[in-house]
Amino acid sequence: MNKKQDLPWDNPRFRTWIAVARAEKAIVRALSKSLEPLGLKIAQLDMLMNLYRHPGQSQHDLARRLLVARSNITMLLPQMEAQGLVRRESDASDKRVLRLYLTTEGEARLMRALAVYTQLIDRVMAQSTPAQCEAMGEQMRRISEALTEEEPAAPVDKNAATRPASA
Amino acid sequence: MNKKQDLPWDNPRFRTWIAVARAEKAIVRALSKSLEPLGLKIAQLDMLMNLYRHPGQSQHDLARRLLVARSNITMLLPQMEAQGLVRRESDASDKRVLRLYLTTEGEARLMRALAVYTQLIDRVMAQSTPAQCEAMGEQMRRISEALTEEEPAAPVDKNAATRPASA
DNA sequence: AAAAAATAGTTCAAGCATGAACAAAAAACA
DNA sequence: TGTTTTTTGTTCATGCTTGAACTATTTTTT
Repeated sequence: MNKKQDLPWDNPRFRTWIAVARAEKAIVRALSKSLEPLGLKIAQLDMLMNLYRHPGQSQHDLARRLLVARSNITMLLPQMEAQGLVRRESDASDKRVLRLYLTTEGEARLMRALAVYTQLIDRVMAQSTPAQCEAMGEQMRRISEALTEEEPAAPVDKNAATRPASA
Repeated sequence: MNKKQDLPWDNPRFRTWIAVARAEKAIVRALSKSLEPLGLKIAQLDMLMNLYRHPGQSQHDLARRLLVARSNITMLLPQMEAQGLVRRESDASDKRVLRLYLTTEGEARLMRALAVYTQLIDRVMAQSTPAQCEAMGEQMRRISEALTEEEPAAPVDKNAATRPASA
């Protein structure tokens, strides 16, 4: 059914994807290590970044933006609160939601982490010219769009509202 | 210390990285879903692919190639054996190592999975021209190289041989 | 207004990945 | 040869992430 020639290892597009996956993994690995001295995990940094840009977010919103399960937020937040990075305030007009805010300490920690983060990414992306880099970003954004546009259509659309959108 | 202008969201290279990370996550998500009907997880497919290309590998080699911990292989293998996809043979000349082989069923399953995999990647990469795609692959490979070249140098080099190389 | 459906957050059990500590075997070394 | 060091694979405890089931609240429907 499948000839040798059909094997993905000879497929340029496939090889590109493998390269993307490997590079992503390497960057995540490096970032993890760089963040360690700051006492932050990547997931935590993602939360801080999101809260910085969207203060007062509900946990549900945050989960959707981070593409993680709602329960994940619930499990992670206590650590962040214990570290004094994040503050939870219950919404007066809707007693179900908890609104999330960075503390001063949280913002300070975020800034330190971002310095590390940016430095790593700058170094990594310096492997390409600015134009190449920009082109790559464009392609990646098109890929994300292509994948998220079709997803809401396919399923039987039962509990479609519950499933977190992939974007 | 950090002016607004220094924030990474305005940094083109940083934005490119964010796009890469998001696209990678979206692809992994889509691939997971596509593989579900075949009864395979991505980690398992990775193993099958590696065993196809390097039959008779030791668990240690496989772990290094997949960039995962040795214990991970130990934990995952029993499932694969139970599914009849992989066979373990103890090496006669070195009683420590177990050599891994795909079974006929494992190879058949792999081929079916690869068809799904390739189809997804082809569709996703069709967002770029072949030339763009090739360029992206090149950049990603450079990034991986840049990150793995420096790693073995930095650490105090204690247990340096134990730590799995990032490539 | 009462009933039904949807939504926000939590809890819990499960799967997966990891590093540390370990046993057996092999290799290096004296 | 006998001792020490490496290497292979395993076990175990830990942490992250998830989906399902649950509670409380809000919105929609009738």
